[in-house]
Amino acid sequence: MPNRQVVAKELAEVFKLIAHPDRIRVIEELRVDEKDVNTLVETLSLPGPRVSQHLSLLKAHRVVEERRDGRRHYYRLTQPEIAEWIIEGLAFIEGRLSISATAIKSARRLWTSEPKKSASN
Amino acid sequence: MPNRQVVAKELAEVFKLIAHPDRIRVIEELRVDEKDVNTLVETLSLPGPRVSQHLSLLKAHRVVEERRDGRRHYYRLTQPEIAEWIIEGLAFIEGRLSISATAIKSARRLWTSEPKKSASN
DNA sequence: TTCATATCTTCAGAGTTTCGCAGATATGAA
DNA sequence: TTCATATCTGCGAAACTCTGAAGATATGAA
Repeated sequence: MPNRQVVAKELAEVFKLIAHPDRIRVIEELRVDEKDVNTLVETLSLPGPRVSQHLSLLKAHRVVEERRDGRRHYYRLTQPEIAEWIIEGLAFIEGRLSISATAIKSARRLWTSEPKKSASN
Repeated sequence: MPNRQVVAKELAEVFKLIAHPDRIRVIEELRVDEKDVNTLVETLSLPGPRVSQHLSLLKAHRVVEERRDGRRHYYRLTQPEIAEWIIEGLAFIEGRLSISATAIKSARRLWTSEPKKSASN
């Protein structure tokens, strides 16, 4: 298979991997530093198994790495720049009917700000 | 639904939209200038209906715009920067087992070079 | 006008993949 | 062992993809 097709296929895998609201929120949560699963579960208000599944998928694709400390599993981004890259994608949803400009602005602000103590995801 | 969830959901839509090898190749083909459907079909070696379906999906999400001239339908990127943004995603597939560094380099070169006469997609 | 051709789109179906949930399982601390 | 944390498995529902056939529309010839 030609190079370009291979690369397009792999790129598509990356997009597919990220193409889930929960996983996007997980990645943005990990933008600044590592977090354990339970923290993510509470911050994102999602069922434990679901967060765990998302994390293991992200781990399988080397988007996140795991570190264990006692009973806690901490996850961090392998390449933190991916969080910024995702945010850049916001440029392509502005001007949609279903979403307000202020919603985007507030999300962008939150996801690009310095670490804050639980600024409600 | 909280803003951030809405934004994450919309962002996920964008990723899902791009998460297909054919559509990535279509977008990269349109990076420099508009093309008609038949040109895309031939350059990408894909069945007509498939290209057409991809294009109508991209159009529905305002990623591309259509212009008709006689029996030909020309498509162009609504926001050409999206092509560059996708290429930036290449940074996150380097170092994969299933793909060689040279394949990525050659794809990156092709997709970021000046217009070339049919440099085989 | 009528017909044929070229270009592109839409439809209908079958096949595949992904998702979300629930219950069971594994691991570590005390 | 017991509790809390985290992961795994299996299933039904929904979404996505692909293909071939049929439908639209524009052009040009007869």
